[in-house]
Amino acid sequence: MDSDTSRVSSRPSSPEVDDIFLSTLKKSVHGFTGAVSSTQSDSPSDTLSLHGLSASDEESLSLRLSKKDRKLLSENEMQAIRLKINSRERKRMHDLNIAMDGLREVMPYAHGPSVRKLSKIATLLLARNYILMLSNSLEEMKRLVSEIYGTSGHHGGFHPSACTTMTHAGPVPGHPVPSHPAHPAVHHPLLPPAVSTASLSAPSISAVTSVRPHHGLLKTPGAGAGPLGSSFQHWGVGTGMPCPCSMCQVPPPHVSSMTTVTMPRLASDSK
DNA sequence: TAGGCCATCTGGTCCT
DNA sequence: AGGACCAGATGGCCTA
Repeated sequence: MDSDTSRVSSRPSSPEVDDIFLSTLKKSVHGFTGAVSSTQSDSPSDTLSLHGLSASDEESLSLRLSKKDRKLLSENEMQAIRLKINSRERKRMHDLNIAMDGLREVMPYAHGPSVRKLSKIATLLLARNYILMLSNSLEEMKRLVSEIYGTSGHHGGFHPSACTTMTHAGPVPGHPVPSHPAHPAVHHPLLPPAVSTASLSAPSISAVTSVRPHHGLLKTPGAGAGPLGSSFQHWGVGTGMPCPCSMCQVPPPHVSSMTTVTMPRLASDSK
């Protein structure tokens, strides 16, 4: 999908659970401390490594219930539980990454042979602005339709091609668009919409500007016309497509209110 | 080499 | 009690 494929493939996000288990077991048994977090060294696996036992030996030994081995059994149980929890957590994070990939797939800017994979934070921020942009476009389209056909009740003749300049046609009622007559060809597409900027938390803004500050959120060959490279151009330039950039978008009231609300737990929402 | 990004482990908290 | 979710810690990989 992108130039980052090698990086991704070289470090699979979700190795087989069995492999993880076996590797962990090997590490425990042989005392291997390669790419393991330091906290793992506190796990019971080190206890096993101290005994210098193989996995099978450990299992068979733990079945013989001497007083000393009873403690060992509990440690094994603890380790088994820990591995189970770790596996669940890996799966959860894997599912999260799958969802993130799905989000990247439907995002603009994220496609192309030389486009670097969007980071997670970039994906979320870009998705947010993209949603705001689409909401604005929808509102604007509704407004234009009502202006053109609203009074006559004639809706049959409407077609999107008549609205190719719609995005820049004018402000959403009640939401004046900041004027930018020069309309620079390159600017930051991930900055929050101007109106909602004030309502954004500082970390959100700093996150946007701090992500890959040198090469931008996307990396394209020859990029460098601006802080984010020449790949960041108004989406609509020469295509008639709406521009998702911050300078062109103003969130509708019901959307901008989202910017001040932290994402609640889904479980809580569903109740 | 520093900084960014990521995967993983881990312990805590909340929910069912 | 078990699972889901979260955040901190840690170490590896990659790029400028």
